[in-house]
Amino acid sequence: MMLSNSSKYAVKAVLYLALHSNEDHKIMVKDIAKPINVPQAYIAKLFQQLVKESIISSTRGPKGGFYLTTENKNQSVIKILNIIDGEKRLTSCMLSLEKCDEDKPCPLHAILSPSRNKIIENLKDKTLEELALDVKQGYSYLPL
Amino acid sequence: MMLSNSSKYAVKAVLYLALHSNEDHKIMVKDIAKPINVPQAYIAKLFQQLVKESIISSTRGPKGGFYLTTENKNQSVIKILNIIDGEKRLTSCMLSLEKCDEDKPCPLHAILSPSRNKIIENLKDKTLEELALDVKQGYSYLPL
DNA sequence: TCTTAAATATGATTTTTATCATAAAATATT
DNA sequence: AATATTTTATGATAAAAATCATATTTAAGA
Repeated sequence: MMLSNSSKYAVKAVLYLALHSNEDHKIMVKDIAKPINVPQAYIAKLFQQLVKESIISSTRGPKGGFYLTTENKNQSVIKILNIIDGEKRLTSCMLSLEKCDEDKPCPLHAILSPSRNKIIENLKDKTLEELALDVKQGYSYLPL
Repeated sequence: MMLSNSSKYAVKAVLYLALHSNEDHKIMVKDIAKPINVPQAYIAKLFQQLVKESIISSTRGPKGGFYLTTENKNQSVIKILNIIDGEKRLTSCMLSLEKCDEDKPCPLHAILSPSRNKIIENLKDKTLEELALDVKQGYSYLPL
């Protein structure tokens, strides 16, 4: 799909934090791995990048773990994708032509571009908070 | 993106055939490689799969090469993608959740699914002929 | 201040995807 | 029939992505 494995994992793991953590209740990476079905060491590595970019928060040592602040929760999902996959993954030409834009579109541009732009727009608009709320309210589902 | 490198190459190469070949004018793989900027041996391998699935046609020996029959040209682009990437690449859950459908959607389903379905629909509807015509008429562009 | 429990940093390994190479089979031309 | 030219089949190599492992740093609590 248009998301790498890594960014899928990252989204799942961050949403898990959005649902189950806060400043007073941090979660260790080993306790996330099983419920979302992603290798523990893999999550650990992804989380490091996300902490560095201030998408998620962490404290180390005993009683430490990962969590989301209110500020964290108000960020757009697309940030996760851009950090893990790079911005180009979502925006580059579908045939990988160097020059492909409205002026000089590739043969698939007209077919795919409007829908893809819509996807990007939707991803930009949606915050982690909102996605988590959907799950809480039973409009969508996380595990497995 | 949602297309692998391989299927991008395949689409480019097949469109090149659609534009420049017919039963009476076959094209050798070595003459396709340069103009579309794809390694020759790579095209050769992709074309083998496409011949086997009757997306494109070929004859070997002197004066041989690859070409598209009228029948070939009336096929949908999506066939290329499905053969090279497998059907799941376009249709599977964006978070790779096993169970993700309208009944039990993943958190990204509502945001992404409609646009993606539109993309799939558009790809199904579009024939190679039609795409080639766009290029011929200057509505879209192929090389590089 | 010592011990323990967590993240962090780094890098090694495995798997997948992309790329390259070559010998065999088929066909047109002489 | 022989030769040259092209696809076909197969597999080898290289690069990238995914996964695993481990030593270091930080913070809490005794």
